[in-house]
Amino acid sequence: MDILHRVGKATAADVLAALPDPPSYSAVRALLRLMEDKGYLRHETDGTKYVFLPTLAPAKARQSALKQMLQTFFDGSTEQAVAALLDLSKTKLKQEELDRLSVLIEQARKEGR
Amino acid sequence: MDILHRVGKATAADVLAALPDPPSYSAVRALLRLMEDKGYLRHETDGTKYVFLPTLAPAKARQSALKQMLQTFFDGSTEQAVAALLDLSKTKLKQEELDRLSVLIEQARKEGR
DNA sequence: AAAATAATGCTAATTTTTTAGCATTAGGCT
DNA sequence: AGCCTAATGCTAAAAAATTAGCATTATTTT
Repeated sequence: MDILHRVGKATAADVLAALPDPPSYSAVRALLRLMEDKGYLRHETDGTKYVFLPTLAPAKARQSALKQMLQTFFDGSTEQAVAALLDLSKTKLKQEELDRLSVLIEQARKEGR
Repeated sequence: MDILHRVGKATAADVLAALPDPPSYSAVRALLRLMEDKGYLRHETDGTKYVFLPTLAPAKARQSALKQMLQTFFDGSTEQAVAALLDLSKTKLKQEELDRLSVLIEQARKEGR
C-alpha cells in the first residue's frame, strides 16, 4: 500500500521492483489480488497490463495515516509531531518554507479564536 | 507494533485487547513470538508474564516512521506534512501550542542560516 | 499448605499465503 | 500477416500463519 500511495498507481512488476526485500512475482500478483478482494485497492487495465490504485483517495489516506501516526507515536499531540518533523529536517528547510509555515500558524491562530 | 509503540510495553493479552479486529489469543502469542524471532520486539518477564517491548528505541522508531510517512504521502516535503498536520487539528490547537510552534520555526530559521 | 488462577510451553490440525510454472491472450514490431 | 514479447489466468505444491486446547509452571488467595 505504501508503494501505491507513493507513486499513485503501479503494475505488479512496478510493485515488485519497489519492494525492499521482494518476494516472488507470483507472490506479488497474489497479494495484489488479495488486497483487491479486501477492498484496499482496485485496478484498471492499460492494454494488457493491470494498473493498481489505492481505493482510498490520497487526501483521505494521508489524513488517516497522520491520525494513526499521531496516536501511535505522539500520544495525539500535534505540537509534538510538528516539532519532530521540524527537527527531522531542520537543515533542509528553506527560508521560504519556514515563512509559509509561519503564515499557516498565524492563520490557525486567527481561526482558533 | 503500533500497539506496542503506543503503550510502550504490553502482554499478549493486552495486545489482543487493543486489536481492532482481533484474531485468537493463540495467534497473538504466536505472532509475538514470530516478531521477536524477526527482531522487531523483545520481551521481559514480570512474574509469570511476558511483557513485550519494541526493539527500536521510541525516538528512533518515531523518526523512522516520520520519514516513511513523509516519503509515502508528502513526496518528502516537510512543509506539506506540517501543513496537513495543522489542518488536521486546526480547531484543537491552543494558543500556547501555536506560540511554541512559532518559536520552533523561529529557531529553525536561525539555525538554518 | 492447598487450591485456584493465570500465565507460558507445546503439539497437531487447519487455513492462508507464497511459490513455480505453464497456458492463454493482447500488443508491438518487422 | 506472422512472430515475439509481456502480461494475466490458472493450478497444484510448498511454506507459513492461525487456531484450539491441554500440559506445565509460577503466583496469589484462602
